[in-house]
Amino acid sequence: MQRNDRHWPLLDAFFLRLEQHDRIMPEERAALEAALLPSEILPEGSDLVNEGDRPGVSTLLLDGLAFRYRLLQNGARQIVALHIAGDFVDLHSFPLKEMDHSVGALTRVVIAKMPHAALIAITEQFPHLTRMLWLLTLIDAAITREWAVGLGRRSAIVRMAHLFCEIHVRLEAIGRDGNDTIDLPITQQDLGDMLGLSPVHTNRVLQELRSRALLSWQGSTVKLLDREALRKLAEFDDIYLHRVREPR
Amino acid sequence: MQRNDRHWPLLDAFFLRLEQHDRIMPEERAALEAALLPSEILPEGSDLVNEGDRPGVSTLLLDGLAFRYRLLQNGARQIVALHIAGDFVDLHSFPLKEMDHSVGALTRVVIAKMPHAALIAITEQFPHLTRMLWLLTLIDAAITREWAVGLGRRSAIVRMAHLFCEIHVRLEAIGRDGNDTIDLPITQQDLGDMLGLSPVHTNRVLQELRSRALLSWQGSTVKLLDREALRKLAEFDDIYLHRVREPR
DNA sequence: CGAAGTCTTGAAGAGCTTCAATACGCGTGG
DNA sequence: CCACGCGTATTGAAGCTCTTCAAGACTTCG
Repeated sequence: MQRNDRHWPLLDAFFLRLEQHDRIMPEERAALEAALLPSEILPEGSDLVNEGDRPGVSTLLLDGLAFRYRLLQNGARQIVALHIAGDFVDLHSFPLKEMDHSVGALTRVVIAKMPHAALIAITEQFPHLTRMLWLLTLIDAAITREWAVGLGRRSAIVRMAHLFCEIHVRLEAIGRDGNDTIDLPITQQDLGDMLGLSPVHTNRVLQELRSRALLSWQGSTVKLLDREALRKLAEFDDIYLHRVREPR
Repeated sequence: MQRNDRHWPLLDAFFLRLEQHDRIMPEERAALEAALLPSEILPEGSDLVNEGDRPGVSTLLLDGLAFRYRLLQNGARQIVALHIAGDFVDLHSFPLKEMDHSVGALTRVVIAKMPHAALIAITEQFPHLTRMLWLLTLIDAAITREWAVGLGRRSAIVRMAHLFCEIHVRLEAIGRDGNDTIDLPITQQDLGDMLGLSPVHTNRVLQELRSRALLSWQGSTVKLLDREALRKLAEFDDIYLHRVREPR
């Protein structure tokens, strides 16, 4: 992918997301495009950043799935965020500097890095764009909050239903939902590590959702068979995704 | 408290926190002080903001304890953040606009509000200060992440030990730790709602910490009797609080 | 076709919740 | 100053959710 393209198709998901929250001016878009390094491809299973790293760049996910996670001493893994195309995976490392968790590629991913020096320049020249980037990190935080609510107070099945609703809405937002069908090439183990569940119980909860005819999962294709029932079960309310276009 | 004071003692905790992460210039400090409205006092139990609100101001906590929480349909409450003096409790509502959770006063609190219009001006005139405010919201997010890790993958006792370690470090950072003693005027119910536990189990886990001579709690006084043992039990590592003074 | 990873199932048990009752502590009014 | 009352803390007991261990089946891929 070339830097000097007038239009950078891989960035569509990213700008689609931004435009959902507020209007982006052409010069802001240009500033972002100019700040990005040429895209790279990383294989499934590789880590984009590790706990303790001080990256110096932030990573924009252009395609594929990535996740942020922590490993505990007993080997347990908790996934604290799932990222899809258009997500600025570790933009928070720009103010934070040091990573307090790792980011891994759940699938083959296409990424583009943005040097923190370029981000500093953006904060100096584009206040509104700065607020928009700030916003993106805060929506990530809102999602983590929602996960924490689920982990603390929702049962496994409700939590899982909620997660599928969330993923569906987020994919929809970047134009990647196909008729209540989502492409989710992850293992049940990965799913369990997002939900704070053992692989065995993850499997059983999944079966319960299937037997209630709310969901099917074959290969990497998840179908929400009854979206409304799923939302009701999950008490899903997408307010925390802040998908409102307004001046920020 | 008067706006035109040269020195605003109630802001000490806030500036202490900021200075821990990077150097703050006098004009940045002045800009913050000028942006704040006169302080207010709210009684214990009152809500500072509610889910669904669109505040128009962000609230700086000058004294007391506040918490962010969500209520579920079955009446369950999950507390997703605990805030102490010096915390910019709902600074995230500046880019987010709409609250996706509520903020309550755990004790009598002293607060000062900052209009979002003033925050916009700060983003236009003080890029570095903007990054510092951004940083504060991201540290809150890092804490939520840590809580999510605990809720998903740590046992109740480890989670509780971890929380006490965290509160201690955070109070220390604003000069409010008294010799491994922290003033925590909250109920076991509140504690349970942070840890995702029932009141009964919260009580039993607390007793276990007491019987292991790691902690005492009488009235509102919590003593960390063996801080090192507590940290070891919790696998506590304060990296996620990002208490490093460096250019941001 | 074999091997490695993933999914599925059964069974036992740990961790936590729920319900219910009792004890404690603190502020208020008599 | 004491008694009362209400919120909070504590205890016991039963049961549910989820984990762990272990084995077998399925899938995918070299």
